[in-house]
Amino acid sequence: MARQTQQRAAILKALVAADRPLSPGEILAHAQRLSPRLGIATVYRNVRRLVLDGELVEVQLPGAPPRYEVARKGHHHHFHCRICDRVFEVEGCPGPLTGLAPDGFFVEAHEIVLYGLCRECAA
Amino acid sequence: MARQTQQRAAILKALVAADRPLSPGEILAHAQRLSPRLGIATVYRNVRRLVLDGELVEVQLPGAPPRYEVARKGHHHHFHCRICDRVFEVEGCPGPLTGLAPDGFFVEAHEIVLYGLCRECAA
DNA sequence: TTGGATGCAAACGCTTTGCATAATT
DNA sequence: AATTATGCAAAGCGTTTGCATCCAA
Repeated sequence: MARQTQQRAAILKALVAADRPLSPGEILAHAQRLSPRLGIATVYRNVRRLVLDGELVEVQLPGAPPRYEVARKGHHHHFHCRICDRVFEVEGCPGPLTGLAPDGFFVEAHEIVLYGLCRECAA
Repeated sequence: MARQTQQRAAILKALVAADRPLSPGEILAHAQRLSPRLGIATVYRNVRRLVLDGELVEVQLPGAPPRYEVARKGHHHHFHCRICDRVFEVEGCPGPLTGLAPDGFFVEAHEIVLYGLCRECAA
């Protein structure tokens, strides 16, 4: 288990409390409430290590800056609400999609992003 | 129809010849073969206008800088080679994927990105 | 001749890194 | 005491913008 410094703890705590993916800037703002002297470089360094440690997962969406969320298990995809800009996990998957690639291409992974209205914004 | 300057023509020609989405840097490199004095600022300015004119389409992939491709008709997706970092269009689509979203969510669109090795890098 | 297009360089925003200091073991 | 973490500032990197110049109608 990696050593738990004060700043690393504040960063993790902020992400757990937010319960949604946060950008580095958002992490800084949230975690500074717990640890005011925290700097942005420390956020980047700790986030990188937390991802390597498997405690955080990087959430990359097209055209959006990377966000980070507490790691969960299982293959899943994302739904991006165009109104509230929140991102939700969606379960299920249409399959490995290897058939879509041209001949000679080797598919190792895939990413699917759904766009539309989340439950609240559709109401 | 928008006026066709030499640089704008070179940029479009490079994209047509490449037949795959190119990043601004790639566009610069390709188009400079046709027009050596071309600068990166001109690439950005022309690409922005070409997108507004509907001649180019911006291709946003997770965690990657935006790329641009010649506007075509028809729904398609992309393949991102993890070795050479090039992006290719792939035809076909598993469907509207509306069934993946949770109840109450309204799916308007989707994006699929395949990752792996392109034909050359797989060889 | 006049307005738009271009190249260059500086500005910008986000991320990373160098380095001296502080914290942790 | 030795090692690792941190803050600050500077450096990178891709993109945008200011400005003088060039080109085209």
